[in-house]
Amino acid sequence: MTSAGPGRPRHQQPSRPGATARDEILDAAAELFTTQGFASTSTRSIADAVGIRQSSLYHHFKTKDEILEDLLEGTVSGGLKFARAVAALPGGTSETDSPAGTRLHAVALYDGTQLCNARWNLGVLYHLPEVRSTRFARFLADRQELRRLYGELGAGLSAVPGGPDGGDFTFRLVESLIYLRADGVATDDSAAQAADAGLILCGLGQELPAIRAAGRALIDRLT
Amino acid sequence: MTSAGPGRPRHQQPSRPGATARDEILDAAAELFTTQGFASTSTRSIADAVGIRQSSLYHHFKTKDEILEDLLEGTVSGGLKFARAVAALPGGTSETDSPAGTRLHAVALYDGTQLCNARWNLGVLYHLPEVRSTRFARFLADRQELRRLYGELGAGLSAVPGGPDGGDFTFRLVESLIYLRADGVATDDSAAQAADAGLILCGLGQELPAIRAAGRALIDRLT
DNA sequence: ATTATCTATAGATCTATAGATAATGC
DNA sequence: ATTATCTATAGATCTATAGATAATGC
Repeated sequence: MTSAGPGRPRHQQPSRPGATARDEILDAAAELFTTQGFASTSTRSIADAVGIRQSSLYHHFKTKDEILEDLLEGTVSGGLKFARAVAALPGGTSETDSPAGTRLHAVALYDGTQLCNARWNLGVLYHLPEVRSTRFARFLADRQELRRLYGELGAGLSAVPGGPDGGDFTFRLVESLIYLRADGVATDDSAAQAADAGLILCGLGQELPAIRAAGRALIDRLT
Repeated sequence: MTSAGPGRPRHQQPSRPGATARDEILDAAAELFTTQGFASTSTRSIADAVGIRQSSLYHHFKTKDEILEDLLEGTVSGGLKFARAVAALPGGTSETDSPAGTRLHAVALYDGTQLCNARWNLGVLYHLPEVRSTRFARFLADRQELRRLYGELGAGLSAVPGGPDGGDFTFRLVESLIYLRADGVATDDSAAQAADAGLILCGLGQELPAIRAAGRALIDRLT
């Protein structure tokens, strides 16, 4: 029998994914932050969505900022881990190596697919002015490292000599998936098309069919 | 002699650009919304920045939302007007006509330059969840029309058959300037490079030198 | 009479802390 | 003893309105 008085742990079925109360809070916060905005979402509304009291949130998180910090970190950690692994591979052109174009395509596809398929479109929170604070230094550093890895993989690749830097444009095209999704016009193809577009800007449009296959193989190998 | 009591119009030098009190309020709000966030900016802090009392704002704007509405509308109206003018031009290939590639380049360069050089980087507010409300219908409709015009100008242009849609990718690359600027890595070239990248994705990389010149001429002719 | 400002305030929040209560695990 | 919840609340906001005051323009 379940009692409902003070101090009793909740024994109800969680209405949210997540093994722990902490995960339920994160999921509820992600939904509210992305649909109503960070500053407009009160700690009370997060607690209501989880089915606990407002003050109980503070057992799991020190501040409201800390919830956002956790969520943002989660959006970048997977892609960064993959990009690091890819960047550490030998980059030559022999049979066992992966040339830069292939590696860039794999990173873009992996990263873009994550952004498109994540349960909540948390990327819309990346550019909140609040996030520039030192509190979010780790997220910001991770995102910057990811950007740098794109630049490294695309180094020297450009469709026109002295023209747009293919690596950074690929990063930007992948992140534009966030806004495509926010505008409700993302499709199943969007991530693949963004990765392709990045490679075209690297001057590798001719080799795309081969790069696509090799890039997918790389993802399969590393995940 | 200036008196400082109640009811007296301010006779001080305005510390902000703008001929009217309304313009000063808009400028202060733009600064605060972009540097501290919309929901985190109180009407009091806007008023303080202008040098009036909090309640005096409500003489000029019915609500705080109305301030944001005005600001957002201002970021898209110029580019939309230009894109409409360009889209209305004859689109053939004779000497007096402007082919689609040239027109798309001109729109992207004009629009991107505005985003890069505007006094405040208001584009970071485009994807606030708050902005999805019906209150902002006009801004949303204008931005959508602008996106559609990019698609129209890029119709049928793609670097690879069946590949990425060049028009919409150009729109996305131009809007990515907002986030480049927010990240502090925009340069004087950024808008021109975004326009170039859009044309490359349209499969017009070979013709870029000619298109750049024709696009700039088109801007000069229409502005 | 209209415009632009002010003072004062209603009424509704909001975040975070203090301290009580009870279940769990040693 | 530790963990997770609760009630209660301090203290600080926040937006928008009401109504007074004075300058300006007819």
